Amino acid sequence: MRAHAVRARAALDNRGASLCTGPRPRTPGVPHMHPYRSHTCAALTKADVGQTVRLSGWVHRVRDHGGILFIDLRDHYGVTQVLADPDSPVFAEVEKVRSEWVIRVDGEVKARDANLVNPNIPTGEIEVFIRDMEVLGASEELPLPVFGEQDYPEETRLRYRYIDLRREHMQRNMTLRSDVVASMRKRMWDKGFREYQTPIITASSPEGARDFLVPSRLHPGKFYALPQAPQQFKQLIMVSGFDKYFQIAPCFRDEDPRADRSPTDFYQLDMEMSFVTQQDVFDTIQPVLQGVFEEFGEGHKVDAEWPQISYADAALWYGTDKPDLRNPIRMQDVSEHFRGSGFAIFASLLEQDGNEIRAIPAPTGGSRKFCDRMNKFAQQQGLPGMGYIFWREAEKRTLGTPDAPPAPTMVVRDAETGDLRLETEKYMEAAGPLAKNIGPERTEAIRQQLGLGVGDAAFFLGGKPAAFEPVAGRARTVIGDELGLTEQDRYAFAWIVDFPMYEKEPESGKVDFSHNPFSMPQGGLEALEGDPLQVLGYQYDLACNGYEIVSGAIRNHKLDVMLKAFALAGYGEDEVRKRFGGMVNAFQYGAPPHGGCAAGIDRIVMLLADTANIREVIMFPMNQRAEDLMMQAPSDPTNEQLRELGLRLIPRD
RNA sequence: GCGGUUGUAGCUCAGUUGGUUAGAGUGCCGGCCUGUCACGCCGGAGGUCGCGGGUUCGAGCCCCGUCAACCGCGCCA
Repeated sequence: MRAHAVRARAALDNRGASLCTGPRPRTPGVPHMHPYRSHTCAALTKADVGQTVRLSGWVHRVRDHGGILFIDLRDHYGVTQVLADPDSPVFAEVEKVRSEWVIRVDGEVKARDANLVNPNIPTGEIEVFIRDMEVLGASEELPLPVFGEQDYPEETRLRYRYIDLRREHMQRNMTLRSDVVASMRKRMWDKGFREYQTPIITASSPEGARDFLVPSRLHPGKFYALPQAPQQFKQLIMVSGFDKYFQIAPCFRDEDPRADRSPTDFYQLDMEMSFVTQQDVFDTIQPVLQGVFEEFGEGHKVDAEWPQISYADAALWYGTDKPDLRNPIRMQDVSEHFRGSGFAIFASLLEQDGNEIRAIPAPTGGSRKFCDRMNKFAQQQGLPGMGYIFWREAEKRTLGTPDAPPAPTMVVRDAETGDLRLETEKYMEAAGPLAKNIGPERTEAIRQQLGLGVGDAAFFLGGKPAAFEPVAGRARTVIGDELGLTEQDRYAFAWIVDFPMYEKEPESGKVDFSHNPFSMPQGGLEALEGDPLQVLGYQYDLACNGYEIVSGAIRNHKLDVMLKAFALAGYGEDEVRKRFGGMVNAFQYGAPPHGGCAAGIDRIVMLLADTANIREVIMFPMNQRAEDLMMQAPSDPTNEQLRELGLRLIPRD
């Protein structure tokens, strides 16, 4: 069991006795007994032997031996074995209980014989002999069992989430999440931050995703929006002079889901601070997150060095802006080796401006089988393929032809015996169709640039970097995983910095914000006079093990710079004032320089819980179609509701 | 919206080249069992093989369509 869970349970054990102040029970011979329990199911030890106790919990497992009947009784804190035999006055009733019934038992704590002790549970040295039993909540046949750790269809798990959540690993994930949030709060307070709440029903916010709209009854035809993040509010809190803000904030975005992305809503550790530089934000949040990972990381190595990598370098080296630095592979530009080479596909690609050839070095990947598999992977990902070279050891052949037998041509002195002997001369051979096409000199130059040797391989992708980078990034991940290069049991972080402020939409050619429009452009107003696509922002993400877990920026608090920045993306002053009037107005009345970031709590807990599915760390998540199968949301409104809101539904075909 | 994978008992799964009555484990019901802790043993019930259509003498298996779930793409800076 995870250490934090053990601590949490230990701290909570025995609370049961004072949990409830309900009516006093009438139990003969047991005065002042709590109606439900005197102890939790994790509390009893050898020290309690001889006591009469009362336990309540779920029937975890029944083992019926006819004459003797064992029940593992489970609550949030643990499991206690209770038993009955025909001497028990309630034996007949105990025989009837089934899995997941909630029962209360009274009984006597007995020590187990040494050979009957169960070392797997903390209460394994004792058991409770049942003298009385009450069924508090019977259960029908279960749609999924609680006992055991078998996988079940997620649809069933979500529909019966309250049963699924009883299972040990879900209890563990949820207490982990709660403890992580508590730790974050404490660490932020310790750094002088206070937590402030911001509105949930508010105006549309500028994050870029779709809003959830909430119709207004008092203003028919108008809509509130749920905040995609408290972005504008936290900036206004800075303008209001609070200096340091944080919040465990719900965020609402109408996005399509992914394994690591919850549709509808998710939580962020949102923070903002005044009079700071980008580095100040890093220096503030790193100890908080590093501390959380160290506290809950279960002995995984937690990197203390968080390198700062520019967005451009990240794209070149890793093919993504959320690189997994546990994977040591770094891609490189190898265009020069292919320019005018005998490999016509790449050579002609390079005649077009903006095209590049990049290499993914694959140490220890030097086999035809592996290279072919990776080439196939690239094809599955929609590329024509991935050229490769691999280097192997070959033996000199007497006649210089591949079919000739190896010939011993080298005299070697044995290091131990000092004897002389003949050996076959070995040399390094570059294999693969690419090597043949470009010739030995270029091949060798590539090998040296990539620092590879015998047993290694390199893969090559060509074209427009923006087109192949995503696939290259995925290939890098697969290569790292398959070759065992990616270190496990480690959390590796990287700040990705210097994001471009703008990007060109591929279809329309229109320049638009590539990140948060409220970020401060590097170089200020002056920088905005030039080519927008060259402007970088004080904008940053934190990547951990291939996931984006933090995003933030130094904000643009200067109105003139902001209006210019929006103008470049095609938004006039009127539109800016209309959409973000609250904040724009505020900046006219003394806005401090400020910046901050937001950390994705669900993803952080997901990493700590060692799962790739974000729904494993959310108590009541939506399914892949943004439906709540348990609560049956979304659902049809009543006609009365629609009338009151002044809405009419248009049927979709 | 697009692509991939999957869909067989309440649950987890097997099911050969298309061939007789579709199986196992688990759960459920009944019986036996006084030291189990994944208890054991015997018996029983439980199936629209996701749905629809087609090919065939014959379809869980092949073909077409469709629905659902998950994973990915688009989307999410």
